[in-house]
Amino acid sequence: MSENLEELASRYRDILRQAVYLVRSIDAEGELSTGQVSTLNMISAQPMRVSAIARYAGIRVPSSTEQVIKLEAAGLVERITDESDARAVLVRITATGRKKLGEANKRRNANMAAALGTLSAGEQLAVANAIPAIAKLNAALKS
Amino acid sequence: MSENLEELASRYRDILRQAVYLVRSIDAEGELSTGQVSTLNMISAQPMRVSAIARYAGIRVPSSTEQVIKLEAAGLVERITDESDARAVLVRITATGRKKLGEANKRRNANMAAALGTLSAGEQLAVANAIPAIAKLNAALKS
DNA sequence: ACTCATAGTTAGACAGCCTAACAATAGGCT
DNA sequence: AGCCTATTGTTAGGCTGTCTAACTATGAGT
Repeated sequence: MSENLEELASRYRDILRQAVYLVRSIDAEGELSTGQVSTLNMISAQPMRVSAIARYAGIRVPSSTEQVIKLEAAGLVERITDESDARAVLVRITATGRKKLGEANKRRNANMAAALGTLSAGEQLAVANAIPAIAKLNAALKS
Repeated sequence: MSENLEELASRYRDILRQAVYLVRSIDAEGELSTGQVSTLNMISAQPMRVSAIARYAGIRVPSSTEQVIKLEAAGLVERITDESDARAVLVRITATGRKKLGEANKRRNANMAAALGTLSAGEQLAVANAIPAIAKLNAALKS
Protein backbone atom coordinates (compact mmCIF):
# COMPACT_ATOMS: atom_id res chain seq x y z
CA MET A 1 0.00 0.00 0.00
CA SER A 2 2.82 2.34 0.86
CA GLU A 3 4.29 1.23 -2.43
CA ASN A 4 1.10 2.22 -4.23
CA LEU A 5 1.23 5.60 -2.61
CA GLU A 6 4.78 6.21 -3.80
CA GLU A 7 3.75 5.17 -7.28
CA LEU A 8 0.75 7.51 -7.21
CA ALA A 9 2.96 10.26 -5.84
CA SER A 10 5.36 9.83 -8.73
CA ARG A 11 2.65 9.95 -11.38
CA TYR A 12 0.89 12.84 -9.74
CA ARG A 13 4.12 14.82 -9.49
CA ASP A 14 4.67 14.21 -13.16
CA ILE A 15 1.36 15.59 -14.40
CA LEU A 16 1.49 18.45 -11.92
CA ARG A 17 4.81 19.56 -13.29
CA GLN A 18 3.29 19.73 -16.75
CA ALA A 19 0.16 21.40 -15.47
CA VAL A 20 2.29 24.32 -14.37
CA TYR A 21 3.02 25.00 -18.00
CA LEU A 22 -0.63 24.57 -18.87
CA VAL A 23 -1.44 27.36 -16.45
CA ARG A 24 1.19 29.52 -18.05
CA SER A 25 -0.22 28.80 -21.49
CA ILE A 26 -3.76 29.63 -20.37
CA ASP A 27 -2.63 32.85 -18.77
CA ALA A 28 -0.27 33.92 -21.52
CA GLU A 29 -2.55 36.40 -23.23
CA GLY A 30 -3.93 39.37 -21.39
CA GLU A 31 -2.52 42.18 -19.32
CA LEU A 32 -2.62 40.50 -15.93
CA SER A 33 -0.14 37.88 -14.80
CA THR A 34 -1.14 34.65 -13.11
CA GLY A 35 -0.07 35.97 -9.74
CA GLN A 36 -1.95 39.21 -10.18
CA VAL A 37 -5.18 37.44 -11.06
CA SER A 38 -4.62 35.14 -8.12
CA THR A 39 -4.16 38.05 -5.73
CA LEU A 40 -7.19 39.90 -7.06
CA ASN A 41 -9.29 36.77 -6.71
CA MET A 42 -8.18 36.46 -3.10
CA ILE A 43 -9.16 39.96 -2.11
CA SER A 44 -12.30 40.17 -4.22
CA ALA A 45 -14.47 39.05 -1.30
CA GLN A 46 -12.90 41.26 1.35
CA PRO A 47 -9.65 43.18 1.92
CA MET A 48 -6.69 41.12 3.09
CA ARG A 49 -3.39 41.88 4.76
CA VAL A 50 -0.18 41.70 2.79
CA SER A 51 1.00 38.89 5.03
CA ALA A 52 -2.24 36.94 4.53
CA ILE A 53 -1.89 37.24 0.78
CA ALA A 54 1.67 35.97 1.02
CA ARG A 55 0.67 33.03 3.20
CA TYR A 56 -2.19 32.01 0.94
CA ALA A 57 -0.15 32.35 -2.22
CA GLY A 58 2.78 30.42 -0.75
CA ILE A 59 5.26 33.26 -1.17
CA ARG A 60 7.21 35.49 1.23
CA VAL A 61 5.96 38.82 2.46
CA PRO A 62 8.41 40.97 0.46
CA SER A 63 7.26 39.25 -2.73
CA SER A 64 3.69 39.97 -1.77
CA THR A 65 4.51 43.61 -1.10
CA GLU A 66 6.01 43.87 -4.56
CA GLN A 67 2.92 42.43 -6.21
CA VAL A 68 0.67 44.79 -4.30
CA ILE A 69 2.81 47.77 -5.31
CA LYS A 70 2.41 46.86 -8.97
CA LEU A 71 -1.32 46.32 -8.65
CA GLU A 72 -1.63 49.63 -6.87
CA ALA A 73 0.34 51.42 -9.56
CA ALA A 74 -2.04 49.94 -12.10
CA GLY A 75 -4.97 51.24 -10.10
CA LEU A 76 -6.39 47.79 -9.45
CA VAL A 77 -6.03 47.78 -5.67
CA GLU A 78 -5.62 50.32 -2.90
CA ARG A 79 -3.96 50.16 0.48
CA ILE A 80 -6.03 51.03 3.49
CA THR A 81 -4.85 51.04 7.07
CA ASP A 82 -6.20 48.49 9.48
CA GLU A 83 -7.92 50.48 12.19
CA SER A 84 -7.24 47.83 14.78
CA ASP A 85 -3.50 47.61 14.02
CA ALA A 86 -1.52 50.52 12.64
CA ARG A 87 1.26 48.22 11.47
CA ALA A 88 -0.97 46.29 9.12
CA VAL A 89 -1.97 47.21 5.60
CA LEU A 90 -5.22 46.00 4.13
CA VAL A 91 -5.30 45.54 0.39
CA ARG A 92 -8.66 46.28 -1.17
CA ILE A 93 -9.73 45.79 -4.76
CA THR A 94 -10.88 48.88 -6.65
CA ALA A 95 -13.81 49.13 -9.04
CA THR A 96 -11.36 49.09 -11.93
CA GLY A 97 -9.63 46.08 -10.43
CA ARG A 98 -12.89 44.23 -10.14
CA LYS A 99 -13.71 44.97 -13.74
CA LYS A 100 -10.31 43.83 -15.03
CA LEU A 101 -10.46 40.73 -12.84
CA GLY A 102 -13.82 39.79 -14.29
CA GLU A 103 -12.52 40.11 -17.81
CA ALA A 104 -9.38 38.15 -17.04
CA ASN A 105 -11.29 35.35 -15.34
CA LYS A 106 -13.74 35.16 -18.19
CA ARG A 107 -11.02 34.87 -20.79
CA ARG A 108 -9.03 32.32 -18.82
CA ASN A 109 -12.06 30.21 -18.02
CA ALA A 110 -12.98 30.17 -21.68
CA ASN A 111 -9.50 28.95 -22.58
CA MET A 112 -9.60 26.25 -19.96
CA ALA A 113 -13.14 25.25 -20.90
CA ALA A 114 -12.01 24.84 -24.49
CA ALA A 115 -9.29 22.47 -23.33
CA LEU A 116 -11.70 20.58 -21.10
CA GLY A 117 -14.01 20.33 -24.11
CA THR A 118 -11.50 18.08 -25.83
CA LEU A 119 -11.96 15.51 -23.08
CA SER A 120 -14.63 12.84 -23.11
CA ALA A 121 -17.56 13.17 -20.72
CA GLY A 122 -16.03 10.47 -18.54
CA GLU A 123 -12.69 12.24 -18.41
CA GLN A 124 -14.36 15.51 -17.51
CA LEU A 125 -16.14 13.72 -14.72
CA ALA A 126 -12.89 12.23 -13.49
CA VAL A 127 -11.37 15.70 -13.28
CA ALA A 128 -14.42 17.10 -11.51
CA ASN A 129 -14.39 14.26 -9.00
CA ALA A 130 -10.74 14.79 -8.19
CA ILE A 131 -11.00 18.50 -7.50
CA PRO A 132 -12.00 18.25 -3.82
CA ALA A 133 -9.20 15.79 -3.16
CA ILE A 134 -6.67 17.97 -4.93
CA ALA A 135 -7.85 21.00 -2.97
CA LYS A 136 -7.36 19.04 0.24
CA LEU A 137 -3.94 17.97 -0.93
CA ASN A 138 -2.96 21.56 -1.62
CA ALA A 139 -4.08 22.54 1.84
CA ALA A 140 -2.14 19.68 3.39
CA LEU A 141 1.12 21.07 2.03
CA LYS A 142 0.38 24.62 3.14
CA SER A 143 1.74 24.04 6.62
CA MET B 1 -23.60 22.03 -20.47
CA SER B 2 -21.33 24.77 -21.72
CA GLU B 3 -22.14 26.47 -18.48
CA ASN B 4 -21.01 23.43 -16.53
CA LEU B 5 -17.78 23.41 -18.44
CA GLU B 6 -17.05 27.03 -17.55
CA GLU B 7 -17.78 26.24 -13.94
CA LEU B 8 -15.48 23.23 -14.01
CA ALA B 9 -12.84 25.33 -15.73
CA SER B 10 -13.03 27.93 -13.01
CA ARG B 11 -12.70 25.43 -10.20
CA TYR B 12 -9.94 23.53 -11.95
CA ARG B 13 -8.00 26.73 -12.62
CA ASP B 14 -8.29 27.58 -8.97
CA ILE B 15 -6.81 24.38 -7.61
CA LEU B 16 -4.17 24.30 -10.32
CA ARG B 17 -2.96 27.73 -9.33
CA GLN B 18 -2.47 26.50 -5.79
CA ALA B 19 -0.92 23.27 -6.97
CA VAL B 20 1.88 25.30 -8.50
CA TYR B 21 2.91 26.35 -5.01
CA LEU B 22 2.54 22.79 -3.80
CA VAL B 23 5.09 21.73 -6.37
CA ARG B 24 7.41 24.47 -5.19
CA SER B 25 7.00 23.39 -1.62
CA ILE B 26 7.68 19.75 -2.46
CA ASP B 27 10.77 20.65 -4.44
CA ALA B 28 12.09 23.30 -2.08
CA GLU B 29 14.69 21.19 -0.33
CA GLY B 30 17.55 19.65 -2.22
CA GLU B 31 20.15 20.79 -4.69
CA LEU B 32 18.18 20.26 -7.88
CA SER B 33 15.47 22.61 -9.09
CA THR B 34 12.09 21.44 -10.31
CA GLY B 35 13.07 22.01 -13.91
CA GLN B 36 16.34 20.15 -13.53
CA VAL B 37 14.65 17.11 -12.05
CA SER B 38 12.09 17.28 -14.80
CA THR B 39 14.73 17.35 -17.50
CA LEU B 40 16.71 14.52 -15.94
CA ASN B 41 13.55 12.43 -15.67
CA MET B 42 12.87 13.00 -19.34
CA ILE B 43 16.25 11.85 -20.53
CA SER B 44 16.68 9.04 -18.03
CA ALA B 45 15.25 6.47 -20.45
CA GLN B 46 17.17 7.60 -23.53
CA PRO B 47 19.00 10.71 -24.74
CA MET B 48 16.82 13.50 -26.10
CA ARG B 49 17.36 16.48 -28.30
CA VAL B 50 17.40 19.96 -26.83
CA SER B 51 14.35 20.83 -28.90
CA ALA B 52 12.46 17.75 -27.71
CA ILE B 53 13.19 18.65 -24.11
CA ALA B 54 11.89 22.15 -24.73
CA ARG B 55 8.72 20.91 -26.40
CA TYR B 56 7.96 18.43 -23.66
CA ALA B 57 8.65 20.92 -20.89
CA GLY B 58 6.59 23.63 -22.56
CA ILE B 59 9.48 26.09 -22.80
CA ARG B 60 11.43 27.61 -25.70
CA VAL B 61 14.58 26.13 -27.10
CA PRO B 62 16.94 28.81 -25.73
CA SER B 63 15.60 28.17 -22.24
CA SER B 64 16.20 24.47 -22.73
CA THR B 65 19.75 25.14 -23.89
CA GLU B 66 20.35 27.15 -20.76
CA GLN B 67 19.12 24.35 -18.51
CA VAL B 68 21.26 21.82 -20.31
CA ILE B 69 24.32 24.04 -19.94
CA LYS B 70 23.81 24.19 -16.19
CA LEU B 71 23.23 20.47 -15.89
CA GLU B 72 26.34 19.84 -17.94
CA ALA B 73 28.40 22.18 -15.76
CA ALA B 74 27.20 20.20 -12.76
CA GLY B 75 28.29 16.97 -14.44
CA LEU B 76 24.79 15.54 -14.52
CA VAL B 77 24.38 15.35 -18.29
CA GLU B 78 26.60 15.31 -21.34
CA ARG B 79 26.07 16.45 -24.89
CA ILE B 80 26.60 13.95 -27.65
CA THR B 81 26.21 14.55 -31.35
CA ASP B 82 23.39 12.90 -33.23
CA GLU B 83 25.03 10.77 -35.90
CA SER B 84 22.05 11.07 -38.20
CA ASP B 85 21.88 14.87 -37.98
CA ALA B 86 24.90 17.04 -37.34
CA ARG B 87 22.74 19.99 -36.30
CA ALA B 88 21.17 18.14 -33.43
CA VAL B 89 22.54 17.68 -29.93
CA LEU B 90 21.54 14.70 -27.86
CA VAL B 91 21.50 15.21 -24.13
CA ARG B 92 22.41 12.11 -22.17
CA ILE B 93 22.32 11.58 -18.43
CA THR B 94 25.59 10.68 -16.73
CA ALA B 95 26.09 8.12 -13.99
CA THR B 96 26.34 10.95 -11.48
CA GLY B 97 23.18 12.49 -12.89
CA ARG B 98 21.32 9.23 -12.54
CA LYS B 99 22.41 8.92 -8.95
CA LYS B 100 21.38 12.48 -8.05
CA LEU B 101 18.10 12.07 -9.90
CA GLY B 102 17.31 8.92 -7.95
CA GLU B 103 17.91 10.67 -4.68
CA ALA B 104 15.86 13.70 -5.69
CA ASN B 105 12.94 11.62 -6.91
CA LYS B 106 12.98 9.53 -3.79
CA ARG B 107 12.85 12.55 -1.53
CA ARG B 108 10.17 14.31 -3.57
CA ASN B 109 8.01 11.22 -3.91
CA ALA B 110 8.21 10.67 -0.19
CA ASN B 111 7.05 14.23 0.43
CA MET B 112 4.18 13.87 -1.99
CA ALA B 113 3.26 10.44 -0.67
CA ALA B 114 3.07 11.89 2.82
CA ALA B 115 0.62 14.50 1.59
CA LEU B 116 -1.39 11.89 -0.28
CA GLY B 117 -1.44 9.85 2.89
CA THR B 118 -3.57 12.50 4.55
CA LEU B 119 -6.32 11.79 2.02
CA SER B 120 -8.97 9.14 2.45
CA ALA B 121 -8.78 6.02 0.29
CA GLY B 122 -11.63 7.38 -1.81
CA GLU B 123 -9.88 10.68 -2.33
CA GLN B 124 -6.69 8.94 -3.31
CA LEU B 125 -8.66 6.93 -5.82
CA ALA B 126 -10.25 10.08 -7.23
CA VAL B 127 -6.81 11.56 -7.79
CA ALA B 128 -5.55 8.38 -9.39
CA ASN B 129 -8.56 8.21 -11.69
CA ALA B 130 -8.11 11.79 -12.83
CA ILE B 131 -4.48 11.45 -13.78
CA PRO B 132 -5.02 10.17 -17.34
CA ALA B 133 -7.55 12.94 -18.02
CA ILE B 134 -5.23 15.57 -16.62
CA ALA B 135 -2.39 14.24 -18.73
CA LYS B 136 -4.60 14.51 -21.80
CA LEU B 137 -5.58 18.00 -20.82
CA ASN B 138 -1.96 18.99 -20.49
CA ALA B 139 -1.27 17.60 -23.91
CA ALA B 140 -4.26 19.43 -25.37
CA LEU B 141 -2.73 22.76 -24.43
CA LYS B 142 0.68 21.85 -25.79
CA SER B 143 -0.21 22.93 -29.31
C1' DA C 1 9.12 52.44 30.35
C1' DC C 2 11.77 48.69 28.32
C1' DT C 3 11.99 44.80 25.67
C1' DC C 4 10.73 41.54 22.45
C1' DA C 5 7.56 40.23 18.72
C1' DT C 6 5.01 41.34 14.58
C1' DA C 7 3.85 43.91 9.94
C1' DG C 8 5.55 45.80 6.22
C1' DT C 9 9.09 47.99 3.14
C1' DT C 10 13.51 48.51 0.87
C1' DA C 11 17.80 46.86 -1.21
C1' DG C 12 20.29 43.68 -3.68
C1' DA C 13 20.77 39.30 -5.84
C1' DC C 14 19.44 35.33 -8.54
C1' DA C 15 16.78 31.74 -11.34
C1' DG C 16 14.22 31.00 -15.21
C1' DC C 17 11.83 32.44 -18.89
C1' DC C 18 11.41 35.28 -23.18
C1' DT C 19 12.52 37.41 -28.14
C1' DA C 20 15.84 38.56 -31.66
C1' DA C 21 19.72 37.61 -34.16
C1' DC C 22 23.04 34.40 -35.63
C1' DA C 23 25.73 29.98 -37.34
C1' DA C 24 25.57 25.50 -39.12
C1' DT C 25 23.42 21.69 -41.30
C1' DA C 26 19.62 19.30 -43.97
C1' DG C 27 16.74 18.66 -47.74
C1' DG C 28 14.22 19.78 -51.79
C1' DC C 29 14.16 21.79 -56.36
C1' DT C 30 16.02 23.44 -60.64
C1' DA D 1 26.08 20.40 -58.69
C1' DG D 2 24.19 24.56 -56.65
C1' DC D 3 20.82 27.27 -54.47
C1' DC D 4 17.21 28.29 -51.31
C1' DT D 5 14.47 27.51 -47.54
C1' DA D 6 13.63 25.05 -43.17
C1' DT D 7 15.44 23.25 -39.01
C1' DT D 8 18.59 22.92 -34.86
C1' DG D 9 20.91 25.00 -31.54
C1' DT D 10 23.54 28.91 -29.32
C1' DT D 11 24.36 33.65 -27.85
C1' DA D 12 22.96 38.22 -26.24
C1' DG D 13 20.13 41.05 -23.72
C1' DG D 14 16.11 41.92 -21.05
C1' DC D 15 12.19 41.09 -17.83
C1' DT D 16 9.43 38.98 -14.05
C1' DG D 17 9.04 36.96 -9.81
C1' DT D 18 11.05 35.07 -6.19
C1' DC D 19 14.44 35.07 -2.24
C1' DT D 20 17.28 36.78 2.10
C1' DA D 21 18.96 40.49 4.97
C1' DA D 22 18.41 44.72 7.04
C1' DC D 23 15.49 48.34 8.46
C1' DT D 24 11.26 51.13 10.37
C1' DA D 25 7.14 51.37 12.91
C1' DT D 26 3.79 49.64 15.88
C1' DG D 27 1.96 46.37 19.38
C1' DA D 28 2.06 43.76 23.66
C1' DG D 29 3.81 41.93 27.86
C1' DT D 30 6.48 42.55 32.04
